[in-house]
Amino acid sequence: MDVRHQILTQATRLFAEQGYDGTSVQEIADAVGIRKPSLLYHFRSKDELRENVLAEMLAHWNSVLPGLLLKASTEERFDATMQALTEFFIEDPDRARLFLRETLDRPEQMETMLTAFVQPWVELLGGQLERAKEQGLVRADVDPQAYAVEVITMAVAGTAVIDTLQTILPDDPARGSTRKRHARELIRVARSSLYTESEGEN
Amino acid sequence: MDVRHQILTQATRLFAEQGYDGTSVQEIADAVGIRKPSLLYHFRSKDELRENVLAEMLAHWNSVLPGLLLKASTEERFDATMQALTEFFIEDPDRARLFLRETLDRPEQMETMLTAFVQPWVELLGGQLERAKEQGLVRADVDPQAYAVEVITMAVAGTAVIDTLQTILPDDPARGSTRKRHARELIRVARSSLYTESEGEN
DNA sequence: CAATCTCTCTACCATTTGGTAGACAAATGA
DNA sequence: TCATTTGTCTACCAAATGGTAGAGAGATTG
Repeated sequence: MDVRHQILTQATRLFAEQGYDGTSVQEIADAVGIRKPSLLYHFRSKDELRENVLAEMLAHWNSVLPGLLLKASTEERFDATMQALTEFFIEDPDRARLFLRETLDRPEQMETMLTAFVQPWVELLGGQLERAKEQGLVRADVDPQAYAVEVITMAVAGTAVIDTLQTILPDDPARGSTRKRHARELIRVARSSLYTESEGEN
Repeated sequence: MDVRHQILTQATRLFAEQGYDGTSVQEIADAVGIRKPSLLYHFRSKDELRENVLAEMLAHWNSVLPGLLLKASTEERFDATMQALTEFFIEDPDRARLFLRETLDRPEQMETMLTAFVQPWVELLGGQLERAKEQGLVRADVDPQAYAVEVITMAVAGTAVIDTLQTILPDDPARGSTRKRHARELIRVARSSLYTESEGEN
């Protein structure tokens, strides 16, 4: 049972780093310290391994999400979700890279996954923002669903590539580490482009 | 000479769609309608082909960029650059996908490329924003370089995956096509999170 | 015309790929 | 105790991979 988990861990890491096609079963087996047929005893094919890696990540995220939607106010809910979203990926950038790679490699499969897991939530959030707009809390020119998509993209992709992009962020000790700066600016951009001026400040 | 260009075109398409490792030389040759050794006559290895594909894209971008920096005002320059950036990728999403994949697959190589091509410009733009901040045109809490990175990420990654993510954007004829909505919201988010309220509206 | 150059081809090659067969040892359970 | 299950291994396999050798057709040039 422990071996199975080790395989998943190493596969996640290698798929995220080198992609599915760029990683051989042999390589994963080596990383775990077993022979290839031993690995294929636990997962009948490379493809089945991939599916399990993905399922594991999704399960993790699914255990966090429901709680977020129970928050009281729009703003509280938004902040909590943004926080959780960025933390989930920043905590382990491999997740972001894997997610991004799967979206590029298997768009159709990702579409069904997104429809099942993300779309209902975007629609819910979209409706709430629509109502907040009427109350003047949220800017009038926001396209709620499109906004949600932009923010998710920024969070996922930003985290996936931030370590590479840090080259173009000249060191500025006063502002903290590159990752911190990324996380802070991401949230600032998301907030300040959403709320009307009177609400966005604090 | 025409064949060479056809190879580059098909390779760009296939690398963007399936990734470098997910695309065989055979497949590219088939797409062009020649045999594998004929392809390898024009490009001595798969790797050399990859480099040329990348160089071609970079050349295209480099021919556009210099003009943008000659714009008069900060705001004009910013708008023109954002426009060009989004257009460049939206015009052909394969460029965005290719760029993203290379960043994931070969981060070190991408770092040197970014240092050479993108970093000077980010630094320049950063300085300008810093000055605009002092004049009160730009929000006080902006981290200029980090902001630039976020916006670039959003533009590139957003365009790369928008066709997949459209599933979670329920059709809304009043707002136009998915790509249009993405482009519009991207620019809105970028602008409204940058300028102080008095400047950002028009 | 003869020689060279450009380009495409067929035929091949070593290596790596995902995957299988089946032997064997240790644990498990009746 | 004996049979079965669980898990790991060695030895293999067919197919696909990136790449090479070298023949030959067509155009170019001395």
